[in-house]
Amino acid sequence: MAALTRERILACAVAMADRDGLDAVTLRRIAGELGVHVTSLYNHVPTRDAITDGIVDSLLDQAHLPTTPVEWEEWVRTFFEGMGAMATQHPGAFAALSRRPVQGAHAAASFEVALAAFGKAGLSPVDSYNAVKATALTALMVGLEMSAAARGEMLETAIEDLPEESFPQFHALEGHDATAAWSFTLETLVAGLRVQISERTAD
Amino acid sequence: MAALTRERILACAVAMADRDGLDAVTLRRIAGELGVHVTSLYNHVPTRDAITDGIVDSLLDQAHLPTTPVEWEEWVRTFFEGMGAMATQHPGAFAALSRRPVQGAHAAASFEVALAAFGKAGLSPVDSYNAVKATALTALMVGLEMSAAARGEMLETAIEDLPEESFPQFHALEGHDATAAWSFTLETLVAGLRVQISERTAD
DNA sequence: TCACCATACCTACACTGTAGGTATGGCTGT
DNA sequence: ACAGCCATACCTACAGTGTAGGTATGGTGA
Repeated sequence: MAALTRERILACAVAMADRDGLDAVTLRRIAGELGVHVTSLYNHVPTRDAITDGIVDSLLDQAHLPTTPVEWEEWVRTFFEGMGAMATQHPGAFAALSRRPVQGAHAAASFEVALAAFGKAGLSPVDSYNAVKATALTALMVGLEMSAAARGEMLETAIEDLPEESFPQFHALEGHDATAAWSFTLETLVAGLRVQISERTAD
Repeated sequence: MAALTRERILACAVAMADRDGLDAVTLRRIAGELGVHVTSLYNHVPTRDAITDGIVDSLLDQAHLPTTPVEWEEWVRTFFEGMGAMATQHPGAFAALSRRPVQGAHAAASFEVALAAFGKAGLSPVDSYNAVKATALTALMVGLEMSAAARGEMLETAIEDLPEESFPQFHALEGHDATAAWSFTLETLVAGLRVQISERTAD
């Protein structure tokens, strides 16, 4: 049996989150799955929250976020692509991104090139930061929604439960294609950012 | 002393979440604050998660989301305004919106008029749905970020911790105005939706 | 060979949500 | 006015949570 290590703990936690949901990830269950006592985990991980942080870092690592200089639009699309891939590959673990602050080298490195890209397009540093933040938050949220849908949970109202006479618009779209929201949101964001760039560089 | 009731429990939970954070909201602490035994809460609330759901519903109620027919752009702005007000008034409780599915009459009623508004602007039912979802998710995420900032937590990387030589772009904006991100994101969304509407109705 | 030190373990504690069973107080029907 | 009931508040108890403190042990460097 391989030695107990931080990587093995994190990998187990990610797998468990994807299988049973993030709330089901518990120190005792991890320990049990690794054939080890609970407190042994503390030799490699300082606290429970650190495991969630580790999951976040692990996902951001796998996401292959763009870190080389690119055009802003390409950055936005690549960023979305990476986050979307994580949301579908790790539907359970993805929720960790919304519970713990997104920090660490991976995110910062990608944001750094994004700031440069938006700056080169003509945005001020503050506006560049706003654009990056808008992109990151949007990708995160849509990813959360996708991963929740992949787990069968609904982040929103179940259409069937609404009385049809009061909610005709809702019932007009029963059985819609949920994945389309992803690209719609991406295109809306890109279009919006394009407008912002052209407006704020006109001065 | 007033009678124990669902409303009193929820009000206490909201206040406690704003004061001490959502994770600090516990059945025993609520009971203690109301001068009541833990299990007495179960006479009014079926489960712990139901309290979080109640917080969600309570916030959406107070948000005064638009429910009367309006132009799509006005709906988007009013929706943002309402969510933003909640995020600042209830920085702790706001996080509940991301942990439990957003459902209930308040959200559904507002989404219904929004679907109609986007439909009247020329979008297909599915695209209207996508537009509504994009707006709701964006407002939710930015609100989460605002409420987290209001509690002093950072959802993102602390700039100071980054080595300046590797991250010049980050350090260029130290001490930026964080609240500007809110309106930047809103304007980006509105501009993007405007483009989508004009493109998808041109056919 | 000896010492050390990292690692895995054990016990224990203060919490969490929740189930099952019990008293009581006030309202309703007669 | 009295009987009955039912909602409500309570008590005890349980399985499960993260985590602190102390202990054995095995492999490594001197």
